[in-house]
Amino acid sequence: MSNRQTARISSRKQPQQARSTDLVAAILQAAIQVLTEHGATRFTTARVAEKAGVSIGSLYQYFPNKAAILFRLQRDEWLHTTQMLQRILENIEQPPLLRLRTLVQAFVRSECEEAQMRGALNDAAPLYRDAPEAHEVRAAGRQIFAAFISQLLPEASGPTRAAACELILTTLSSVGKDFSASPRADLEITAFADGLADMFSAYVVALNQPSG
Amino acid sequence: MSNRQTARISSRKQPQQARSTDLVAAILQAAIQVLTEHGATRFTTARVAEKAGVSIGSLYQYFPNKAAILFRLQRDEWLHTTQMLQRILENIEQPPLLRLRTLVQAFVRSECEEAQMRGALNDAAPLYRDAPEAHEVRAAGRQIFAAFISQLLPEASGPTRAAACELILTTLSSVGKDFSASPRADLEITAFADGLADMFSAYVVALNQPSG
Amino acid sequence: MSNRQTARISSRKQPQQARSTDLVAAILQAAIQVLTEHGATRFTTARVAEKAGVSIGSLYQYFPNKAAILFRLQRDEWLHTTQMLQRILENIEQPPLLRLRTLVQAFVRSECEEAQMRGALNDAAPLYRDAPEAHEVRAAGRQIFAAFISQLLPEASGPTRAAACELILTTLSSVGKDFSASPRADLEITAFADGLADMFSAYVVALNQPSG
Amino acid sequence: MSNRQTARISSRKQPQQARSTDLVAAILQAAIQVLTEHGATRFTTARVAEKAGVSIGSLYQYFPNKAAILFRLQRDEWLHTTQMLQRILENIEQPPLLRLRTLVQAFVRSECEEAQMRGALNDAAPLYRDAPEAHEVRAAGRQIFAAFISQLLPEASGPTRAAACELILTTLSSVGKDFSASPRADLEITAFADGLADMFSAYVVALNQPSG
DNA sequence: GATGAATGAGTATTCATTCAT
DNA sequence: AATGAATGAATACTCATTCAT
Repeated sequence: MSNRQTARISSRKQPQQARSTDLVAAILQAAIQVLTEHGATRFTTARVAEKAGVSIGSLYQYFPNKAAILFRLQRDEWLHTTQMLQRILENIEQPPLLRLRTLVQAFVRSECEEAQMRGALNDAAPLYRDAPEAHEVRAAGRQIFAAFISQLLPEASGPTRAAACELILTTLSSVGKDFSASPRADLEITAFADGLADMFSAYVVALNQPSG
Repeated sequence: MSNRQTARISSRKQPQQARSTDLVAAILQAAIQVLTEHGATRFTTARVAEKAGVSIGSLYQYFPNKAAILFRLQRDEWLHTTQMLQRILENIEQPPLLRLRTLVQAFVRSECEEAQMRGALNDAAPLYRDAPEAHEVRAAGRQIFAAFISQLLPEASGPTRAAACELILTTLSSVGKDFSASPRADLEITAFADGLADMFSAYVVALNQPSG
Repeated sequence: MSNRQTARISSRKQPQQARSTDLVAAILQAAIQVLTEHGATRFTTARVAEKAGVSIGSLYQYFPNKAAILFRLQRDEWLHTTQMLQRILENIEQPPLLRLRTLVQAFVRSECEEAQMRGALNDAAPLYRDAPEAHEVRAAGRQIFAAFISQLLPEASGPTRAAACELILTTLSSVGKDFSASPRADLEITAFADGLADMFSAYVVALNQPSG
Repeated sequence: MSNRQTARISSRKQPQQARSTDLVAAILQAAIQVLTEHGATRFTTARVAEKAGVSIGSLYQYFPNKAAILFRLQRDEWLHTTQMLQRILENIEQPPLLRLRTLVQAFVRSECEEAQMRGALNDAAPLYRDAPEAHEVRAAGRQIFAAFISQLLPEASGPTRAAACELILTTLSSVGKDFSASPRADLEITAFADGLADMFSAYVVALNQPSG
């Protein structure tokens, strides 16, 4: 087992000046394009730098290595998704089960956007996946959903809640990723997400009715 | 969108003699080791040939390219899994819902075996996944499960059944893949699979009770 | 100057049995096809053997190496061409200048037949060209033409005749080879060969009129 | 007919700085040496890079592939030859027929220089000859000679001129290439070139005397 | 004689990263 | 800070030829 090298992946420097921020943004934007147009295997630092109109040297000034760019892309996706989930889950005007349904729809739909790029990003996962920073971001999302689970399963025990949280969250992200790997029509997305929500709902309802 | 090239992947020659079969087996066994020990990115034909104690020329006598080796590995996994599912689903002495539970347990457990290798094989998916042969193998597994769904949802309409089939199958394979990506303790596997089975069961039961 | 290896190229054995002759013929026929369809760089012994329906081992029983096959092909072309030239040049009913014209037409036309294969054979020339056997075959053709030159230039001195012989022969073969490298329409061939014959004729006539 | 692939061959970057120009020159010089010493089949990018004292990565920074190096070499030869022809043909103080003779002498002599390298370059022709850039360079040379033909054949019709132009040019280049394939003594070169010039002269003179 | 499995040196090309300017 | 030239290890795949059966 000599595989899986883990390298520094956090940004080499905090871009404090406007110029720096622009540069980083340009690089990330270029990275998205390269990923979309060329796929994961053709994703090279040279191509990203060129598309960004930046020298390779500059690229390496802001990202310690290729993996860092990919990781940053993925992290931004996670952040974006987490914020979306938070907005939906905090909307206490809707009953919990409806919020769950809304969330599933929004999530699946969001995964299917930029499917080309997301697919390539997934293909490149081996390069950035094992970064320690990855866990922190995931944990944040988990926190939010755990809080929501308490509202979904008001009567359940701690372990039950934890298990349900893990199950639903894992299912949502795994299935979302795989489903969006193929191009999907709009109606198809809605139908699939609805089915998924049905499944989650049935599960939650069942958990709330201690076997009888 | 100039990415994603698809190449021929079928075996270069049918191993008809015992020696050939042995060689193919040795290569595949070596491939598993290389995948396990070095990961997908360090999976090279040279390493496989060396580990198999075979010249690289011989390797290419039996596999047209690197992707073919990986595809063959994946195909064998699929075949193995499909056979397992078939055995479980055909056991009509158990009621359908119980069979579903047994299946989920067996599947998740099986996915967690050789997790290291399976993970690496997944990482290498971009290399073989677009091969036309891949679809055929998947379709066979789908057939079997579709037949079983009829027993699970005796009263449901065709479209409902199809949707449920797709949903459960996608969920099972996606979640199984992701769950097995991390090393898991035995109890943890059982618990997770049970939760997954609970979820499927609740969904199926709900579908069988046309909500009033 | 460590380039240009010269290897044994003559047939390993004289095929005395009918079976052997058939095999050699089959291999040569297959070689022509491979050359035509795949070009010089894709001309491999394996492909030739397969197309000939013969094992590689058998192929090597009759040809010591790849170059020998190519050389044999070239030699057969030369023999064929030489015979054709001989037939034309020996036809003493035609006046010499007319025979020269007939010859040029026939030669250019013949070069343009199977242009695809001849082009590939030329591309492969580095492989067989330096074989000592090559010179013998060329010498035979030269003999025949030298005899004809005496009829063309009855009054010229020996050195003059030799020079004219070399010049016309070199020109004919070089130009024929190059001209046939591109695909040519029938009329184009006739026109070009006629021009070439005009040039030779003018030259011969001039040589026969000691500058005045 | 699945042979003959054509690839991009133009320089990967314009050498604008002195250092770059030096590098390109070093690579080309090394390429000439490799071609001369090892021949076309042993002409490898690695050998060129090593002989040039340059990393193979650098080589590929200036030439997109092996064919580009060869093409560049050939192009430089063509350019050099074309300039030489132009200087000779533009010298209107000499009568046209004399200029033709001078040109033939200069051309044949020039072809015999660096014969070893030129031969190897010809052997490698399949690698670069189908590049679209090749046609442009040849066309330029043709233009120059076509203009000269008008002076050689002042009374001839357009088609006659065109045919003569093609015939002489084809003959000159084909014969020059083949003649220089063998090592030649100085006197031998002069004699052969003189014979060739005689032939062209006789042909031109004949064309200018509309036969009665 | 015939077979065809086995060999392994050889080749073109890519790409992450560094560092002198 | 910025540049981009330079590096060279790494990799997939081919093919002439041999030789054990």
